[in-house]
Amino acid sequence: MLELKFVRENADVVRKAAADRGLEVPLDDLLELDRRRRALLADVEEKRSRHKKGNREIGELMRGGGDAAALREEMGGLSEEIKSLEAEVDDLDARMRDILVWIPNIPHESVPVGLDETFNREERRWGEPPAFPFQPLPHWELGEQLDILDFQRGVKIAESRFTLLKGTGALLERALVNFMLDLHTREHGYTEVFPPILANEESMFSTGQLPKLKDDMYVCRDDVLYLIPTAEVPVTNIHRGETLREDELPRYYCAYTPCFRREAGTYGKDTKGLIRQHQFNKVEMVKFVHPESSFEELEKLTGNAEEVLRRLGLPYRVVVLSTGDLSFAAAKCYDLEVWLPSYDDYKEISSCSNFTDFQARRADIRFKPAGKGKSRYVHTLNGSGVAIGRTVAAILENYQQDDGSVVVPEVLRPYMHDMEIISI
RNA sequence: GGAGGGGUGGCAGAGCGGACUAAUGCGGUGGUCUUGAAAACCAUUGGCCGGCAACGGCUCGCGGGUUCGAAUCCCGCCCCCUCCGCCA
Repeated sequence: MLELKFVRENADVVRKAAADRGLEVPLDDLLELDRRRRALLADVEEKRSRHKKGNREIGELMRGGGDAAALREEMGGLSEEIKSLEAEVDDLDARMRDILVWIPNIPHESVPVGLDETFNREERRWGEPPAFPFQPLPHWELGEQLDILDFQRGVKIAESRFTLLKGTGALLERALVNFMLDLHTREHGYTEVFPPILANEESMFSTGQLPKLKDDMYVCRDDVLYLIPTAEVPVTNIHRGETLREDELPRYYCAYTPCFRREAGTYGKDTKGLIRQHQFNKVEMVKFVHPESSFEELEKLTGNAEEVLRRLGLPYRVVVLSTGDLSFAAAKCYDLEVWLPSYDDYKEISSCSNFTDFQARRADIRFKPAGKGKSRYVHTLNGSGVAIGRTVAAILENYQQDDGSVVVPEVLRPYMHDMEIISI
């Protein structure tokens, strides 16, 4: 959420930012409501001031044994007026908020302007896509041959886009989780947390999933709780409503959690394999940082995610998202795309974003500058470090051999009982 | 899930219809004193909204209500503690 004062004073900036994203926001309506609200507020506050003074006088009169009947009558009338004015202000507040919560964050100046992903800009590549001297198989075929991925039974247990991992498949999944968490906690300075997997509406609103992405989330029937679509939600909400000390910044957290997405509107996309699932595992990194350093922190965060892929020996590229592809709450976002032979292309495996103060304002997360000064909003960032399911797919495909077996990347072997090869 | 107790400023804690314009203590900040520090003493002390400002308003878990007036009374909700039940 943007600050109302900022929107009021920079209407053209806000309008352009929304237009660059292909969104239209009823800014003129908002500004008109704002004008009416402020006029009304001046009136109601003046009346409240008189009301308070009058009531104080009644108290004094009564203590002195005087007659307060007339004043009491007058204050009664004033009270009614105030109530009706307050109702109007509340109504304006609600209508303004309904507009304000749909206004997206302002993209950073370094973000390429364009309405869709064709304007995304490739920043760098790492590694060489493997050249197979045989016909490589997609991971869903490899996984079934090796009896480590069972797509049919996943569907039987839940529905389509749920998968059962078996034996070495389940071990590989778990090994990746542990490898990534160890890397981020031991070498990148993150504190590991294991948060709730259900979150309430307030938490979902704070990070920007609500109201926009309501249809993409699983909801509990009898409780107002949502299954988290990403650990970003519970981990960012760790500090909701808190004011941190300046010397507590930056704070780095990482978490492994399952994630749940209904993926409304993606029918027919990535229908095979592990790429698009309703439930998937992810190691997520979340940062709370000083506003002055958030874009540097984004570079570091992205580097932390890249390190995962480098150690696993998976070829990837880094893409900066254009304004049109950027998510609602983000000011800048890098996607890491891993090489997938079955797609003959790079496929998103991590998304690293700086939300500047957009989430912090919604979540009311501030810091108190050392010494003097008013508290300010922190900047929040997060990035996948990285998506586990897609990593499994990438490893199976990039490390496959002509006999259908798969070489285990060296860094994972300590996590997999020193296994070097996955074979039948 | 049931019964009881409780949620007050950074913390502790009083208040239980009208000087609460929230006592007091601790902590924080500034100062006096001191070679320096401690102690003592004096002053100050959050957040949000409107306003160029002066200033005004809101804020005692949250939301309603009663009243001229609510931290205080009533209703609903949330959270915490104790005991019981259930349970990995």
